[in-house]
Amino acid sequence: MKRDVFQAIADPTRRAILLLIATQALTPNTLAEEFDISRQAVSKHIKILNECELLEQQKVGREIFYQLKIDKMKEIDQWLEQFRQLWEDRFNQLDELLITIKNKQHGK
Amino acid sequence: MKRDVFQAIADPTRRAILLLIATQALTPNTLAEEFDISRQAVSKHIKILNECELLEQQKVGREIFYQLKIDKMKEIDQWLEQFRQLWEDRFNQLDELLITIKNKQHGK
DNA sequence: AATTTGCGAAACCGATTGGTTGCACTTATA
DNA sequence: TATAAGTGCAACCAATCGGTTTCGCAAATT
Repeated sequence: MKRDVFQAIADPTRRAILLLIATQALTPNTLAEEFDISRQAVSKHIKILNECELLEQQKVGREIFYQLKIDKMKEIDQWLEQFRQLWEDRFNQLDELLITIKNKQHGK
Repeated sequence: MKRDVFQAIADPTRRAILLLIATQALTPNTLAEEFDISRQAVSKHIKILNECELLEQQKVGREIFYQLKIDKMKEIDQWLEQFRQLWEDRFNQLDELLITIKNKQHGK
């Protein structure tokens, strides 16, 4: 099945998983303890994240440690880039407005 | 129905709509011309985007112009912020490595 | 006044989602 | 060697998704 990273982060459980494995590698069992769903349900989420190339895995004995592979997350950032100019522009406009109204310096 | 911005951007058609209305206000009919789906299908997407507070609307006669309200998009950016440090760290590590290996400047 | 246009809402539909349970396979442990 | 532990996969299920068609209503046009 063809999925993309936007679909991957659409589910709140998957977003939570991504946060948990961002800085440490965890096994499905360990992850499942963090949620109110079965170990198999977590495995299905892992499978989806894996298909989106968001995971690195390392097998140690019968355990499999999953960790976030950060690269694909940049795709979200790149997509946002198209809009970032908009809110920065708006911020700059506000900034100029403030400068115009009060013509003295302030902390920010 | 309770939806969030991550669900809003999960669908490719909705992402395309968001881009189209980022810099100009458009009507559902105009938007529908851009896609191979019915005007009503576009309206359903608009409804979802509206529930996520991603839209501003202005009624002109019998037409309704929709435009992107940028604020909620920042939520995605804020969520990404949690991970941004990770790939910046990795970039910095790579940067230092390059500096260590070759101690002269190069074009990139 | 009658008709056309633009829109949202509702009913319907097949496909997908996110969960479950059960099972099979591999690896450790008794 | 038998048993337990860790995992992935498949079958199943109710709910949701993304599309359609039909309809009703308000605003413009004839």
